[in-house]
Amino acid sequence: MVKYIIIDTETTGLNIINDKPFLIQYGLVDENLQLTQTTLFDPTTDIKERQYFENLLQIIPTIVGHNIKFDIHMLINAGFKQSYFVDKNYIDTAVMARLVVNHDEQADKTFLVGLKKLAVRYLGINSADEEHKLKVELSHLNSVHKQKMKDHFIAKGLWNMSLSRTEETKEINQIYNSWNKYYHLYAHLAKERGLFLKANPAPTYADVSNVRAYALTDIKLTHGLFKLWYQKLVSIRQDDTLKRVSAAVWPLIIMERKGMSVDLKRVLDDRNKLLAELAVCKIIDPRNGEEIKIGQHAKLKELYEYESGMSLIGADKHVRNEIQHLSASAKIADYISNMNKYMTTYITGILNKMVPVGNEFKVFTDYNLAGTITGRLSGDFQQFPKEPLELKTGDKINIRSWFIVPNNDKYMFYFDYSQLELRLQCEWTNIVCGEPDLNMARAFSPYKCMKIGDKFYLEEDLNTEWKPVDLHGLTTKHAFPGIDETHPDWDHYRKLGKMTNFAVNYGASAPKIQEALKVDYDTALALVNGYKKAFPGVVAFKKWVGNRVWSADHIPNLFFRRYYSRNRHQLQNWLVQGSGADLLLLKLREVFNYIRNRPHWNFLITVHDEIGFTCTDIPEAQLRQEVNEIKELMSYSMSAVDVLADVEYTTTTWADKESWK
DNA sequence: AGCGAGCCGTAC
DNA sequence: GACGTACGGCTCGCTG
Repeated sequence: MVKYIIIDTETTGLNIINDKPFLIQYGLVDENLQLTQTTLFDPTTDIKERQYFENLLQIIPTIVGHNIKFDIHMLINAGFKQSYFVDKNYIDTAVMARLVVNHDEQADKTFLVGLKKLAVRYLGINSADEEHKLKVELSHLNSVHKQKMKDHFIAKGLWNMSLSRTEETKEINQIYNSWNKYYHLYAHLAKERGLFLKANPAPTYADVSNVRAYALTDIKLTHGLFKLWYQKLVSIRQDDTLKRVSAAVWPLIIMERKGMSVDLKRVLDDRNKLLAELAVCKIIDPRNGEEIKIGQHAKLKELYEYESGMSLIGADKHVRNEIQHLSASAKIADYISNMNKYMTTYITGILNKMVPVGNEFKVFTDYNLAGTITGRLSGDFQQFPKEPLELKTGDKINIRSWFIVPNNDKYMFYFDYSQLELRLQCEWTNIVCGEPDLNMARAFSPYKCMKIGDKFYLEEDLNTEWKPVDLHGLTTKHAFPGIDETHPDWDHYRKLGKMTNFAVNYGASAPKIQEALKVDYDTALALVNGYKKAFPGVVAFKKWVGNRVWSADHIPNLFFRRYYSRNRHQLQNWLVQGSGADLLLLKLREVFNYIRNRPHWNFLITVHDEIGFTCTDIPEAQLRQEVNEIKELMSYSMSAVDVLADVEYTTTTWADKESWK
């Protein structure tokens, strides 16, 4: 009897919306986890096979795959109905790896969750040769295509025939491989390049002759991992976590397919501003007049050392900041570095990803369900700068302003958990000590307070009214006795306390505090001790983790995802961060179940502690009610403090979001 | 030319 | 062991 279907696809590329599968492979697996059948077919031509597969999709409840979300996108792009996938069970073998493999082994940099890598490591199967052959052939097809493009320009009389061989190679590479970065240099080729690509699409794996010969290998590898790990996963009781991840698969797929709408004009305007400024800002070595590029760190370090007369540890922004007054190059490099980052990572990056959809331009990401040890989602939308970049011309480049409300929507909403990890840390102190850390708890709620009228008073001192504890101020006061809010430099001291709180929560000790805060060792030590006095519960938690790693082979997080590790230092963070990750996964499904019958709401984005939505223009009373209901759904009660979402919204751009009242 | 390590800068 | 988790771009050196 067929219990599972393993699915894999070969596609024209990696874009989850634009690309399509030219081969679909599947394997059928029975209740004993035996692979009973493997099949591959072309969904556009093998109609009988396609119908058979479509029938299987409807009757088999569990889909297995390696990075299964991607293959579901491809099935949708091939025309299979979305309704087949909404309530399926998903077993992703990459996620299984994260749940089953010892976590100290995973922390090793050589551990990767790619199918081929896992197959080598855990199945002893090396299919590198097969993959290599495919890559070589595609690479060859691309070279031919590139040459053909150059020939096209030559035929049209647009190519500069006096270039040296080196210059020629550089130019055609820029035009062919990095067009979005360099197109401003080749305006005369833009039209013909577009026409050429339309008539001669770039080759894809669909054009590689021997794909079919190797296509079933991945099904066998995926089955191998599934069979190897499934019983173990159940026996170590990670199956509930697998189900939690599985339930988030469909919500993430529809979020990914919504994409983010881009204001292309604004992106291009900002690109022009940056180009103009970059053209007049150069780092020139005064000794020889040669230009050094911002990425040439070794050369820059040497130049900074020459100019400052100091021995430096690197060439990053901290180093530059130290020597700005001594090195003119460091000062200009600071400015260029910012602009370069925006230009390469964000502008070129977004142009590379952008696809026209109707009369909009959109970018799509895919969230990686197996990208982290802790269980966090990862993805490339997690790092858009919050603060605008100010140019010397007075212009401001604000990346979040490029992302606008989609055409048919009216709002973008952002439900953001407030101080998520601190609240989870507080819950851990309660689990470990039997009661929460008093100061932490009272930062978020009137814990152990008595309500008199509509005010709260501390149980141990009914004359003192409760107000939320200032966590950063508390560390500061313990570190610097005698200094409080009345001190003229309070803001400065509190900043040190705040930085210490974050660093110590991540596991920092005095030497790193000293380095990061640029204070002397005694001050760093005082700050760390200030933290310890302020939050004795957290100190107890760290100690508990240290004991537990030797008294048991694993520690479960607040949602019972287990970490098999003896690394106290990393675990203290994994237990907090991973609990946040699991809460988010859980809530993604709960909120999906709420909006699935309210199609005016759509998922837009998620970044570790927030979920973004779009909403169409619905009556205000209904909107207010539903926002409250989503907020309520997202909240999570714990013993002493709750996790709550703040709500922000915009009707224009991401950069302009404001509090929802 | 392709690839990987190392550096840098951004997010939570 | 000693500041956690990520991603993307660039340069440089190695390889064939």
